[in-house]
Amino acid sequence: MPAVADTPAFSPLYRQIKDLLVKGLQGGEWAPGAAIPSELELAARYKVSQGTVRKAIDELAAENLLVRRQGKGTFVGTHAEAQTQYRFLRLADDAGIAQGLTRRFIDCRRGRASAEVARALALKSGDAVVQIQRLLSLATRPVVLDEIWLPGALFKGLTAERLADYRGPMYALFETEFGVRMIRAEEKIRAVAADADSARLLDVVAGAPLLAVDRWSYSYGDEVLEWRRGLYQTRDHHYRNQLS
Amino acid sequence: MPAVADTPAFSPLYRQIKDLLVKGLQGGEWAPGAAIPSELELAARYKVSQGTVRKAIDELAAENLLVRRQGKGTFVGTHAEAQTQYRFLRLADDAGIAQGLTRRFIDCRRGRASAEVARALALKSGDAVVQIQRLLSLATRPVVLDEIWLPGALFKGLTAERLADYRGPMYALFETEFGVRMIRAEEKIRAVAADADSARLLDVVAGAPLLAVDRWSYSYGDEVLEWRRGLYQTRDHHYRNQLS
DNA sequence: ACGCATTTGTTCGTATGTATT
DNA sequence: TAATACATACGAACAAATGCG
Repeated sequence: MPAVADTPAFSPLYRQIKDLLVKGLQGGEWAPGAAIPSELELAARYKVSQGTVRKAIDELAAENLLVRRQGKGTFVGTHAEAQTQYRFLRLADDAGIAQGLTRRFIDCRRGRASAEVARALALKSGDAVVQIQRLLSLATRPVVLDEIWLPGALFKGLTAERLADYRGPMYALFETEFGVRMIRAEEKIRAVAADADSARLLDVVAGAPLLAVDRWSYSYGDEVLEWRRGLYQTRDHHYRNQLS
Repeated sequence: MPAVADTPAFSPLYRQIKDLLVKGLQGGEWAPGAAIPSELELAARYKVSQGTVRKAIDELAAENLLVRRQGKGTFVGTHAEAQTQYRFLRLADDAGIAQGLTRRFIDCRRGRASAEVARALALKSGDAVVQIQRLLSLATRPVVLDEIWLPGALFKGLTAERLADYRGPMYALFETEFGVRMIRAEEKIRAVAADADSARLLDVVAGAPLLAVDRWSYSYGDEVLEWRRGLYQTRDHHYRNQLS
């Protein structure tokens, strides 16, 4: 009559393998963009069949943590490659795909977390944080004004100059220079009226409606490593989303 | 030396099975919520192995066209069940999950497609359309004002009374009464200022910023069957999204 | 309450196809 | 051409969940 209580911790083999692979990624055993061992090697290492490894990798590939390439191998997901650059950015041009994205860093300073920022980043009030302001433009037109907060402890040496000098997405800089890998994000979107400063930078009139996109970015193990608030000008651009 | 030109139309067995299953769904062989034949039955019918059927169903389940239930069978996706109701609605309360969704139909009329509506629904200007206006409220507070256009030819007999009488999501009504199944949707979101009428209905001041959410809903085979524009009041609610 | 049949879920093994280098 | 890696396909067995008698 005691029964098995609840057996809270059962998981099939392939999921245990998946967890081991995530640990390998998290521990830095394989770098972003690098190949992980072949399915047969992993099967040998973990003493399971190739099919079980395959199922674990399938799930990781579906979550974009890994990318499979037939004939070549399986690679660690990254924000640095052309196909996957800006994969978190859902802004699209109303007309076509005519891009031409440019960035301008307005500010980058170190400070202490306010209560609000601390809550968002799972820190304590007063903990060190980095605050970045930047403007994204598409084809000469300013479209996104971002305010970004990062935990200071993980981003030692991040400066405005470093940001400005780097060619490529900010998330790629985070990967290569700070070992911080963003693998998923949650966004909350609302409509707000532009204040005077934002309006000036985004080239709209004060009070104009803007999207306010709050984003929490996570690394392995549901760890929040970034909070940002983006103000999107949607006069001739929009935020796109797929539902299913 | 002629070579195979390009072999534009090769697809693996499991994908051919997948296509056959979609044809069955599209042809109404299995109704929303009903069980499809077991994997072994399907394997026998199509003369392939169970594993091949399984892979086809896996993909369809990932797209929410089918739902697997261990020990019970595989079922056709629907908007009618508690778990999957309002699965296209991404609005969330800022605080918790405290829902309590109520609907009020403001208008439902038949008319002719304007050029804009015709383009959105892949119709010709002047084709018959149904236009619906409705208001969604969460816990007594109005939150979404929807304007919905449907192709008139497919929704004969849809009236304001029919809409008001039906208990359950509108997409469920479409499934059971009109044989129209929405399986995916695309949304384009921007920020706009509330006009006088919208402001009154949503209980905000005129000019208040609102989300304008344009949605195109598709049935099997990428067929557009609905266009709607929702105005979302985001004072104490937000549009949530997951990125990966 | 128990056992049985059904159905999906997991795991293994093997063989062959296709893409890459 | 050959070797390697992922992709497809088949077969088999057992586990777990469900529903029925």
